[in-house]
Amino acid sequence: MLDNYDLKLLSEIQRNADTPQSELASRINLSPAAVNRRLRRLADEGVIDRYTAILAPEKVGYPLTIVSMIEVESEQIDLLDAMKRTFEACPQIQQCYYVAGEWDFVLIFSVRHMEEYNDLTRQLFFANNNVKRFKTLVTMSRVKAGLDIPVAPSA
Amino acid sequence: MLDNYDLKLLSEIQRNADTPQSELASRINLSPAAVNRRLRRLADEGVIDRYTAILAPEKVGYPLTIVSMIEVESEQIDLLDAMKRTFEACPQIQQCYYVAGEWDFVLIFSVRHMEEYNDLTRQLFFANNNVKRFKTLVTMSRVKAGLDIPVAPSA
DNA sequence: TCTGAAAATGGACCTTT
DNA sequence: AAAGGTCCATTTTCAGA
Repeated sequence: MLDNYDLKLLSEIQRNADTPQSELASRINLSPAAVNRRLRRLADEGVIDRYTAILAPEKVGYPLTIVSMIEVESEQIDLLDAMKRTFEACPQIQQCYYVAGEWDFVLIFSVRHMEEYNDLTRQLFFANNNVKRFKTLVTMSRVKAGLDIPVAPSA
Repeated sequence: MLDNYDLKLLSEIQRNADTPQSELASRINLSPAAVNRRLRRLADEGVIDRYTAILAPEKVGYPLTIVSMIEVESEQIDLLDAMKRTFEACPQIQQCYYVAGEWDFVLIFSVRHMEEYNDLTRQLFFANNNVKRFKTLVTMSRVKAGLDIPVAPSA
């Protein structure tokens, strides 16, 4: 379904989505038109979910990244769904994973300052009966942050 | 430093970096040229870190997202730096946070299957003397995954 | 794959605050 | 000076042959 040209293309546009198609074309040895068709196809098929700009959090006033983990009281499906919807709707929550293991949810927050996080814990955790306990890990350094997938073309 | 035009612009291009500058211009009531200048400035200043394509992990053969947490043996600076460099270099690690709290590192992996993760734990964790213990949380559902920062323009 | 039209980008230059 | 607007050249995209 995805051939090596696709994989190389995906790899390139993950690194930099601003690269002109003509430049991509010469890098992977294909004509610009072929690159254009492939990119359109990959977007149509949903392989490319979306194009986005990644901002530097500190430069836009969101210097604090926080990881928190939640254990729920009940795994009843409608309770879980309600929680998922709430987390999804919260703009300071960048990522939310429903996981198996010692915890049930892992959340990544991007906030302006501790107080903002504190307020959010009140709204999202303390006010929610289904949150049994949670733990907060404050990030001291974002060693690596991206959503890149290692789509290396096979040799 | 960043005015409301900048914030609106950043908000738009986080949602969709493919929007033509002319379209952005009409949305925020500015000329296309002004938008062009601002985008360039924001990129030059590093406010915009980079443009990227976000892929659908399942569609490129990486259906498994795993969160792991590590406690280190020693927080000696050169040992930590070595670990950071190792994690940074590992393509399956999307994100690495150095945190304060019960754990020292939080990692987000994107892998093809459990075996791949298993191999990585051997290389990265078991083979490293400075890893005291680690915990694995396997994602059942990626409720929300992005790096968007809620740069809402002030009213 | 090639060619060309349409669209988008980005510079030059002038005007406003 | 700093930033906006208009206009125009160049580059890029993208469809038809």
